[in-house]
Amino acid sequence: MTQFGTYVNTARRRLQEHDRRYSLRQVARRIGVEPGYLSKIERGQVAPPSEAATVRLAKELDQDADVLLALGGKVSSDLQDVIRKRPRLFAQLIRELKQAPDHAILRIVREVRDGDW
Amino acid sequence: MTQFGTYVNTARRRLQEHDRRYSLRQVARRIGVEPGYLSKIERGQVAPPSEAATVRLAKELDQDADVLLALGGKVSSDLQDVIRKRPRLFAQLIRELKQAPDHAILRIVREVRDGDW
DNA sequence: CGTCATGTTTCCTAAACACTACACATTCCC
DNA sequence: GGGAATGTGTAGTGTTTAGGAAACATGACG
Repeated sequence: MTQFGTYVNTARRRLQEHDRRYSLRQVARRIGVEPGYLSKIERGQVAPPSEAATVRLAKELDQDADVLLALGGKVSSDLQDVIRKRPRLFAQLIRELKQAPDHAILRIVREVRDGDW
Repeated sequence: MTQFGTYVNTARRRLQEHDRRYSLRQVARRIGVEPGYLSKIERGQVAPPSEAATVRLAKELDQDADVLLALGGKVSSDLQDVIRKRPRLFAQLIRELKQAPDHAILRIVREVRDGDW
């Protein structure tokens, strides 16, 4: 349930070992939340923070924002925007890809990036 | 701003012309909300309803749920679930497809459906 | 030893979300 | 013309979200 907190705590402590600027308090200050709040987040005492705070936290801890958002039960709003602009199309695509293996999706990504349409 | 309300009102009134079971009150009753609430929704006096209510409304009015959700500023939670399970992969894919033309996405949908991986 | 920084605990809250309750005026229609 | 049904207006409610404030206990260390 609190994958999020553990993940953040682990990532932060890993950085803290080599650099004491990664104390809970200092990280909290840099991402703009109260230490008490970050403490509760790390121990899963409260729900994961807002999208904005999650993204700042991910950057601070050098983690992938989409992954951290996912752990927080969220999907980046810029992705949602893309879907909301063409809902039928993207809904169909995503549902189709639900069971596709990773490599198939990666292949598509590459195809699209190499612009072969 | 209130695309949603207009869309619902239009769809409902179109049905109501031929079938008086599609009065605001009866539709409200069938989808399980108060008439006053649906009235305000249709006139954009309140924000679009929850995901669940939106889906019931779409079904009732024979509309595409993903489209109606999009008008309400939402993305179906089952799509979000798919993304949240493989955030990196889907984030990459969707951002890549952001600017792709419709036909290119449709082609991918077809390719995937015809299971050629 | 003192003080500085660290992590934690308790209590509180402002705003947003998702509605309900119910009275009211109007229109349908038999 | 009178009851039933329709749409609307006003007010208020419970819940969730996303935190802040401040005090507390613990340890580091110069």
